[in-house]
Formats: sequence, C-alpha cells, structure tokens
Amino acid sequence: MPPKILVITGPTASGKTALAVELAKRRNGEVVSADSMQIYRRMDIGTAKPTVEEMGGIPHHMIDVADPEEDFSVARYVDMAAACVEDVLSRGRLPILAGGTGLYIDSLLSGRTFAAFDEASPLRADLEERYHKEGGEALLAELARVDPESAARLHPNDAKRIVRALEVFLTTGKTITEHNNETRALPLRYDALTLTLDFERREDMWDRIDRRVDRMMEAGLAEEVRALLDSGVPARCTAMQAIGYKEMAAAIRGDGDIQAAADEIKLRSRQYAKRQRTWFRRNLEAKKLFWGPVPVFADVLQRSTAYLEEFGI
RNA sequence: GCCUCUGUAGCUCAGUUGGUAGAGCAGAGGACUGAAAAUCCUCGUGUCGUUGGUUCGAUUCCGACCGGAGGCA
Repeated sequence: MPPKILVITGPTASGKTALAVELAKRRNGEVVSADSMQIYRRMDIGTAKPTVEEMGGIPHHMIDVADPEEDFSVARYVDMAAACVEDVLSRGRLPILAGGTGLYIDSLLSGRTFAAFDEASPLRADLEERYHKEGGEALLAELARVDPESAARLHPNDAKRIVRALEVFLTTGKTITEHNNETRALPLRYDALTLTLDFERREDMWDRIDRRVDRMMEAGLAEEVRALLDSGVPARCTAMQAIGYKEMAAAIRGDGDIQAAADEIKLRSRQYAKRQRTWFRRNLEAKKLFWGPVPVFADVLQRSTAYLEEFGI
C-alpha cells in the first residue's frame, strides 16, 4: 500500500494556504506546494505566495525553487516534489500537498513518468516552425501515420500537443499513446485524501478574487513586475506568462494604464478559476468543501479533520 | 428652440436593396501526460428604443415620441 498523504486543492483564492497550515499544525505536517508559479523566486505578490506569517512556522517545500528565466516543467516538478514528500515521510511527518495546479498534483500522485525530452535538441523548435509554415492539418496527418490514436484525439489548432506527440515519437521511437498507456498502468505513488475547496456561489468566488487582486495592487504588484523586467527577465518566458505578470508587464511596456491592467488581471483570474474547477470536477473521489456566502473557517476545519480521521491520517 | 448623427445579444458594433439578424469580447460547458496561472475545442432568439403609418409582410421606408452624442442659436 502506498503511503498516505493529504492533498488540499481548489480554484484560486479558495483558502488552500490557510487550511493547509492549520491542518499541518494539528497533524504534525509539512506543506508541499503544488503551484506552477510559486516555484519561482522574486514572484511573491502576484502568485499570492504565503508570507512567513501565513506559514505559521510550518515548513513549506517547492516554493522558490527556480529562477523566473528558467524553463520549468511538470517532469521537473514531479521529480523534485516526490523527493520532498519522501523526505517529509522519512521524518515521520504528514506531507500536505497544497496548490491549484491540477496537472502537477495528478502527475505526482499517480507516479506518472514522462517521455524523454532533449533540451539541447532543436527538434521542438523545428516542429513548431513547421507547424506554422505547413499548418496544423499537415502535421496532424503526419502524426496520424505513426500514431492514429492520438491524432484522432487532437484538433488541428492544438499546436502544443501535436508538436509534443511528434516530438515524443521522433526522440524515443515510441508513440505518445504507447507511452501514456504504459504510464497509466503504473501503480499509484501515493494514497491521497483530496480535499477540494470551492464556493457555493460563483459570485462569492469572484468577489474573493477581485479583493485579492486589489490587495496585490496595494502591495506593489506593479513594482514587483517592473523589478523583474528591469533585472532582464524576458517577457516571453514561462514565468512571465503568469496571470498578473503578463498583464502588468504589457501595461508597463505599453500604454501604462495600471488600473486597466488590474481589471484585466481580475478577469483572467476568474477564467483561470473556471478552468481549475473543470479539472477538479472530474475527481469523483475528492471531498468537496464549499464556502457559503459567509465563510466560516472553523466549520471547514472541522469537516476537514473529520475526513482526515476517516481516512486514518 | 432648431439641425445632424445615433438607439440591434451582458458589452462594443455589423447587417437586412422590406421576407423577424450576426461577429468580437464577456459568459457557460469540455479537454488536458515535459510551457499547465499555459494551450485547445464546443455553445449565439435578442420586445432589432417606444408608438402610429405605408405594405401581403417593417428591425429595415415615413411620422411622432422617449433616451444618448455633437453642432447652431
């Protein structure tokens, strides 16, 4: 039986951090972040990275583990996060995986492996160039010749996945369909109790998001982004695609309308939260914890601990 | 007060030489195996401002009225 761990997830601004810290205090736990943007150093305000006070003395892992100009990836996340989880377990403590990046969480829990990727090779860039020159239909047809199954699943406009499917085949000689089937057959790495935080009413979530963005602005998000740009972080790197950063960077380099950028950040955050919910909804095993119109932390905490006891952690 | 323009989907607007209308954005749903806060897919009936008139038929033409913008006094 794989080791038991706790997972706390949910859309942005749903209170994951606070719940994770409180449960860590009560269960001798440590937090392992599952957030694709909090891994970056010097990106604190816009990623809503927990402050020292918010961490409440609980060790947090997988935060500030990469520089903004680095290329991060799920594969890297799984390697590093698994090591953190093992470390926490080895010290007899409870790992609490907390964050909103569904792909990272699922990949870690399932023990998924990733097909090889040669960073030094120009293959991906070549394929991307061909995609733009020859079009999606052409590359999809090429993929169909070796891997009809994944080709049938992909849309011609889905450049990223078509390129990756081709890339996997060309570098490993194995189709991505074969690879996925193999990795799916792997045993689960962890036996997880997943708590999914959410809101009864969508409007309440939107309010929370809006207020959080307002607070980010007051805390100096514009200055944080300006500092990153000034230090030479390229505007097109992965880190700068984060919500809050790309909008602010565009405003700083362009029209300079900071207020319009803040409104844009609110909008993109709501759309992101919607996508997160779509992802989390398909986990039928997860225990849902809904905030009512008036959030009562003690209530959610109580329901959470009941689930933990039932699960035996 | 007069003149001109304008009033069409939550928003910005297109359009119908008269046969009851369509884009972008927003919104909803879905996908997701090395960029995932990324990326991709699907979904468009609304008193065409109100009210009369002309017409077989008006959102489309004409009049009046009510909003809005501008101009002249």
